[in-house]
Amino acid sequence: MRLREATTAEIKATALKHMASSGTAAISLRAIARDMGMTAGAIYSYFDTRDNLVSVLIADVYSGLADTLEAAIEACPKDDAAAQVLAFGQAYRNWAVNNPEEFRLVYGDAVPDYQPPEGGAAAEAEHRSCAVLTGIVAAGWPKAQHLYIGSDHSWSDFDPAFAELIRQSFPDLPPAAVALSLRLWGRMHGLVSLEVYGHLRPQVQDPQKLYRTELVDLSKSLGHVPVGDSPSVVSV
Amino acid sequence: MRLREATTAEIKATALKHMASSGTAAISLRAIARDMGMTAGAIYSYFDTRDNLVSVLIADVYSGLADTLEAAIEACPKDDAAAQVLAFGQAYRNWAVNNPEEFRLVYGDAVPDYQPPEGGAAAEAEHRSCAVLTGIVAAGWPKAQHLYIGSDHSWSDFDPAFAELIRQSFPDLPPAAVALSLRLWGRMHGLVSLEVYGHLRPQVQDPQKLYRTELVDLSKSLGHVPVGDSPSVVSV
DNA sequence: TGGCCTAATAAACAGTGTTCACTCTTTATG
DNA sequence: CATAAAGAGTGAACACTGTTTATTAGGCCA
Repeated sequence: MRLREATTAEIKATALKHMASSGTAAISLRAIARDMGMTAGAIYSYFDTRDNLVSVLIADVYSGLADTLEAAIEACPKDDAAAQVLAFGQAYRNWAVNNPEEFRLVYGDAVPDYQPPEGGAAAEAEHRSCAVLTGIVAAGWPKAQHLYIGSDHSWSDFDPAFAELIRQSFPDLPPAAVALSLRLWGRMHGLVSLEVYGHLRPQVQDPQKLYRTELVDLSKSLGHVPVGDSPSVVSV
Repeated sequence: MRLREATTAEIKATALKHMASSGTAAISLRAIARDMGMTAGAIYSYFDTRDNLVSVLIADVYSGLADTLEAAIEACPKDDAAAQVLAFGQAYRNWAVNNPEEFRLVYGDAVPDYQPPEGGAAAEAEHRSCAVLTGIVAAGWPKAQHLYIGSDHSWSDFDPAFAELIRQSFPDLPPAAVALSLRLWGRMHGLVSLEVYGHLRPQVQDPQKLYRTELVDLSKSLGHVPVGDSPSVVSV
């Protein structure tokens, strides 16, 4: 039935609308139903439970983030890992700052009592995002690997399924590179999540500038040597 | 009244107990009161509102974290910035991993509809934690400053009150060093918050190892040159 | 004893997720 | 054409939440 899909989509859209305007905690079945001219109980023919709806929302939003990230590096030269990591980093922060509630939904636990299921659809989007970053590291690895000759990381450090997935896409990539890509993710996520959750504003006037400094320093992890001494060469 | 203080403390303790066992969303006035053999309404003679109670809890917990961090670097040689930053980083992660609900309370927005007040008691603990990290950077700055000669950071990048506070404690420290300390905080926070929120486990078998690698790399930002090539020299 | 303050209560209000018996409409089949 | 089946939605109920308010019990002091 087309109508069923349409209603499902409308429920999700309404939920996201409420979330964007009133915060993640405002995802209330009753409020959604009221907004749509229905009853709360009616939603249960589309989603088993509220957590189920939230799970689907998280998967959708996360998938949208993955799209954004993929699109961001798509516009970069394929062999310029430094440009790619800068683009990725900027896209990550821009998305988070412009969609703070979505960010909280995906990376926080804003929804009361919600417990994420094992390996849901969200896991797929997470793997996609990770893969994008790993692709960047893979592109820059020839120039970067000399920085990690002493690394003691091995494939057993990672989840077997994840490691297998990575090795399929990038057969020649060593575990040290995978560790690097996860660390890069962590570095970006740190400043961004501090900012989104309001822990940077009290101290920093311009979080973007601080973040840009971090990104430039971060690009050095890929063997990139910035032209000139000033980070102002970075296009934002 | 002594009795009043005791009851206030018991309310806070009960709230923290519930939070630790059933998550941050379980901070329910009714549940707390039930546990204490009172009525929910009675709590309102001790705390104006639930958000008020949460604010006090956050301040307490954050203050405890600051104590932990201060104690961690207290045990380090005063002039060894690298050892200090490693100790700080390990203490930060250990605290977060061992007290995930406290971490979520302070750095997330786990409590539904809670809005943090401007410059509450939590801000003081945040400044304390920042100051600890800035102290580490200050200790290592003589050996590290050559890495940041091209920095274009200025005092105007920071909040005036925060900048003034820093300059009182560390008169000779340039703004680039303050930016560095905030970035170090961000780097630690990134991997830790990803881990606490469950975004690392699906990919990484041993988050601690990844984090240690990051810490070692991070100590290089302070001009530290690790002995040997292996990060195994780091005492955990 | 009378007055006062404080702590605590019970009941109410509006909101939440969830379930369930029931209705109405549409669709397909004998 | 008539009848059965399935789909979609309702409205009332249950147990829970934070919060407010009127009211009561107990201690303290003059």
